Order: sequence, then structure tokens, then C-alpha cells
Amino acid sequence: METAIEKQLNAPQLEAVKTLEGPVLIIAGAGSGKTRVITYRIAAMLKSGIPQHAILALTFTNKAAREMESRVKELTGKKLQSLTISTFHAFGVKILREEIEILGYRKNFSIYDETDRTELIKETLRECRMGSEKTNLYGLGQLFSNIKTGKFIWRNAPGIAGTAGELLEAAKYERVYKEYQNSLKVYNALDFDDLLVLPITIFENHPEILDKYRSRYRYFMVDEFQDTSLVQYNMLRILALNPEKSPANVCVVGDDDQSIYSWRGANYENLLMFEKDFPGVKEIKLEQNYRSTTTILEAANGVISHNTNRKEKKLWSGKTGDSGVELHVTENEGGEGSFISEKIREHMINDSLGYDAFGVLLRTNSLMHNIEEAFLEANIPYKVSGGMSFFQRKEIKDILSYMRVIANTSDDVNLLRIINTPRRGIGKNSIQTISDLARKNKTCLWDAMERLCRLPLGVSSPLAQKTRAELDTFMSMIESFRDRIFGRQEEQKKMTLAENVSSLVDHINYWSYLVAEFSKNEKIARWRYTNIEYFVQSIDNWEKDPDVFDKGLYAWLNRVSLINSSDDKDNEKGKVNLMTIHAAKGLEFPVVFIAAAEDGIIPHTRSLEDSALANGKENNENGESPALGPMEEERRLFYVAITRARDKLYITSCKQRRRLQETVECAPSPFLAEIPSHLIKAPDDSGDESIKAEKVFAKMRERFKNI
DNA sequence: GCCCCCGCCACGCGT
DNA sequence: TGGCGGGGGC
Repeated sequence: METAIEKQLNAPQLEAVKTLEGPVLIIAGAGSGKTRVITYRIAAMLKSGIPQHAILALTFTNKAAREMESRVKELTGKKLQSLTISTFHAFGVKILREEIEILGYRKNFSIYDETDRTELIKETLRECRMGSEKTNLYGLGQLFSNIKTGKFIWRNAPGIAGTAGELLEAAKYERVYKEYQNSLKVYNALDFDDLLVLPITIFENHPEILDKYRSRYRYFMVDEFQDTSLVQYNMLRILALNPEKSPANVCVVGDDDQSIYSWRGANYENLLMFEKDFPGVKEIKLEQNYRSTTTILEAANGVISHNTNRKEKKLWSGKTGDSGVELHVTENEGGEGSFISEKIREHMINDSLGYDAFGVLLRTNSLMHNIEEAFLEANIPYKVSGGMSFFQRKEIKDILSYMRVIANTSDDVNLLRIINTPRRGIGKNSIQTISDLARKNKTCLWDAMERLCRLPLGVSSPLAQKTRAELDTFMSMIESFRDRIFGRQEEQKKMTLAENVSSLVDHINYWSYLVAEFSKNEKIARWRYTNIEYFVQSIDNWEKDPDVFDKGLYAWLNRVSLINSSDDKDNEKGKVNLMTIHAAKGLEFPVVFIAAAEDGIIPHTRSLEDSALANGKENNENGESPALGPMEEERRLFYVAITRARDKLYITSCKQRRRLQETVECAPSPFLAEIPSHLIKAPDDSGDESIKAEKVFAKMRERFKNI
């Protein structure tokens, strides 16, 4: 057994797998078998007798967590009921569902995503009589996030907490922030930052709770460590760094060249802090790439070597193959789409590949339409990961909001979404009346509604009789579903969650609503209803999944609050993978297309701009590390894209592209010039649409020589 | 008091 | 492309 494992690993990999005790830092280059090392390491732990429940493996995305779990399962053939492999956020939720009452919330708290948060901020601004249409709600959300995660400190000395102007701007919103926080508490709701910050708060203030978790978890693993934020690091540290038990058994795995989430708070200093906080770190470097051909890897190295301030690595590959990197320039996005379709067909025939061997990577979600159109035209099956989540669609959000309100009637944001959807004749003024009373009593809307509707006879109400009746019906409906779902019903009538949701959709007459809303276009109504049916189906699948141990409405809501749509599509085989570069991290495909490799897209113009309001204190004093500059992060993003390819890489770029309502001229991405030109093949025989690589480079050098 | 329609604006990545 | 806010219509 032991030898079987040894045969499958190289020397540094084996060392990483065998070192189970003490702090370990694994620097894992792209394609160096990182996932394999992590899964084998967990298997080795289990084999050596470490109990499942003592292991905590934290990943960055749900996709990575699932992948890891299924591979460990495959490797060990065990049920993994008490092994914790999850994202930081999901782990935070797990703790909070147990412990949050100590902070004065209830266990059925709602989780607010970006959209919900923006709604709440909007409402809060209204209450504070501040802001206007012009207010940058997104920027304000970022500011609030920075405040909450401790990256922005109120009224600090200038130079520590941003410029004086930024401070002034932020101070203006201090009241709004406090009100926002207050509302969250009244609504029994948490935003994404709370999921990380509140567990730490609990641990810091309640040592007995911390002890409970410290004695349970004794082996820690963190994947994609370069993408962890300061708060995430603190969560790891408070659990793993137990002064009474040293050394800590912590293994972090990362690659600074693949750090692409600094805009979400990823903190490169975590690596330095880790080495300081956990003395005696054993550092292991994985430098052999098993994924890509030498050509592709050299192209990637050529690009990334333009970044300064990186950890030196000698990534090499023994995999030869002269199918180089191919560059293709087309007139417009239509040509780009058909080029990709053609190449897919070509490879399928010549190399007998299936559809799922192809990955099409894009910088932004908005670029996906073009490719999708081409695929529909060419009859190529595809699946989209990331992007507008299935759960963000209006019809799904509506039904989800019903489920959230059923779970937590204090949840004002979701209540407001559904109170008049489908229309019940409860308009702005009625809502204003309810919300005034709620504010006066410092309660949620639901409580105010109860007061207004269920007044004793003879007491006059500010609401019209008809409105009161409608509200009463609405509330009774929610309550009856609450009873049904939470089992306050006789056993024989008990329905599954999927059945209950389906019955809810019928009950509120959502189909009639859709027909009425889209009276002009029944097709859209039908399509939306189909989505709802799919949604109910996915609940059903989940309920029937034997690997799901925690069932019920709360567990379901937890799950959908933290995942994005592509989840259920993971097992859809036989489709071309269309996704953003960010979503592609950690994945690989035999053939990769990087589409829209144009200046302004990679690097993205908006990433190079600074959002003054959101940037708290980081960019100060000696200036930030150049490794964190936006341009370098965009380059790393491009590097990540290139290194997804195993055998063949195509990069496409358009001369012009439709954007918004107009057509704009495009230049190829400046990063293309950083790929050693001898590695690039530009087809010079495939018609007027292609341009020789050298010509493209000459043009680019011209453009960028003054920058 | 509620709803409908029109015109305006924005498309960076995701837990 | 659609989501949203404001104004006018019912």
C-alpha cells in the first residue's frame, strides 16, 4: 500500500504527504499536482489513525472543496461524515449555526449576498436621508466591508487610514454604517463578512467556546493560501495556534504567481505572517509541472517573469509536444466565436476528443454572450460556470425569498421582495406605513405587520381594510408553510422540501403572475417557469443525495447562499466548458481558448483604476508592494489562464468588438508581447482574417513603448 | 392609492 | 440586455 502511494508521487510531493505534524508551507507551482498532494495527505492522516473530525481542510471555492472531498472519498473508499472540507465562509456558517445565540442573533439567521446587501444599504441611506441616485452603492458596500474586516479604521491619523479626503468621505457614512449594522441585527441577517468576523469575535470573547473547537480540530490544511484574506488568516490562526499545544499541525498550500483575488482582500503578507506565527515551518517546493507541454509552460513563464517581487520558482515540465501556442486575430466577435467553434470540431475529429476536453476562458462574464451564440449556432453543447448565477435569476430569487422569509420572518430585505410579488395590492404607501411603525418600535417589518393587521376589534388602523386583509392572508400563508416545513404536522402528511416548495409555487399562483407580467411574450414566461421547475428538481436531487447528511430548509438555504449556480452542473459531462478565468483556477483542459485577449479586457481597464472610497489604509507609507499592483495581478490572471492548458492553447483577439451600443476598435493584449515570439504560431494560410504574430507584436511594441 | 410604461444607464472578477 | 426610477394614467 505504502509503496503504491510512493510510486505515484515525486520526492517533494511524497515529503509533503508524509509530513503530518508541525507547520508546513507548500509552494506549489501551476500544475504541480497540488490537489493530488492534498488529497493523499488527508488519506495518509486517516490511515495513520487521525480521526476524521480532527481534520479541517479549508479551501477558497466550493468547487475546490467538492473536488477535494470526492477525491479523498475515491482514495479511501470511506464515508466522510465527520471530515470537514469546506470554504472559509461555509465553515463560518457551521460555527455560527451552533454558537451565534451568544451574540444575540437567532440560529435561523439569513445570509445576505451582494444584492441583498446593496438593497439594505439603499434602504439605510433612505432612512438616514442621505445619498442619492448618484451614490456609489457598490463603493459604499466595499467601504463597509473594509470597516468590518478591520482594513479601514475610523479617524485614524492621516497616512494610516487613507487620505484626508477619503477619511472625510468615510466619516460621513459612519452613521449609515452603524444603522446598517443595526438593521442586520434586527433582521436577524448576516452579510458575507459577518460569516468570518463573527466566529472570530465569539472565539475571542468566549474562551470556553474556542477551547471546544480547538480540542476538536487538531490538523489544519489551507488550499490556495495566497488568496486568503487577513480575516481568514486570523480565523486559521486563532484555531490552530494553541499556546498550550505546540507545534501546530498546519499545512498551507499556495502559489504567489496565482494570486488573483487581491480585490477581494487576499493579503500577500499572510505568507510572511505564517512564517512568523508558526516557527519552524518546513517549506516544500513543488516545481515539476505535470500538466502542460513545454511550449505552453515556457509561454507562461515568459509572461509571469515580467512581474517583480515574486518567489523564485523553476517550474519545468517533462511533457514535450510541439503543438504550440496559437494566436488568432479576427475582424469581430462573431468571427472569434466561429473560429473557436471550428477549432473545437477540428480537434474532436483529429484528436478524438470529447466536448468536455475544451475550456473557453474569458476575462468577464459579459463576454460570454458572443461565444454562447456561436455555440448555439454550431450546435455545440456547453456549460457556463460562474457568471450570473442561476440563483440570481429573478424568478428563482423570488421563490428563494419566500423560502428565506419562511425560515426567518424577520428578514426584511427578502420580505420586501415578495410582499407584493405576485401583486397583492400592497403598494409603496402601505409599505411605508408598516416600515414607519417598525422603525418606531425598533422591530422588523413582520412584527409591525402583525401589530397593524391583528389589532383588537374597534382599534382604528392606518391601513385600509382591504390592505389589512391582504396582509393577513399573506402572513397566514407564510405561517402555514412554516408549520408544514418544520414538521408541525401529522406524520402521514409530511412532505419533502421539494414538494413543499412546489406547492408554494402553486399556492402563490406564480405561473399566472408570470403570464401576466410577460403577457406579450409567453415564451419568456414559459422559460422562467421551466427554471422554477428545474429549481424544485434540484432541491429534490439534493434531498435524495445520500452524501448529504444535513437536510431541511436551513441546510438548503445555507448551501444556496454560499454556492453559485455551476454547482449542479459539475457532473454534466460531454459539454464545452465556458467560464471566466477566475472560475477556471484549479482546473485544466486538454485544449484551452483564451478569448478576447485584448487591451482593456486583459488587463481590464477598470481593474487598473483606483476606487478611492473603498481603499482603506493599505496603500500608504512606503507604498504597497509592487507585487500587488493591479497590472501585475492582471498579468497573474493571464498566467493562470495560460497554465490551464494541457496540450494546446489558442489565444484570440478581435480587431473590433461591439460593446454596449457601439463598436470599438481593439488592440491585442499587451501581455501577448511577453510570450517569447518563437513559441507562437500564427496561421498565415487560413485567410485574410489572420495576421502574422510578428506583425501583431510590432504593432503592440509601438503602442506600448512609451508606457 | 397603485400600476404601467418609458427612458435612462451600466458590463471586473465571486464567497 | 435589462434593471430601475420617475412620472402619468387608471
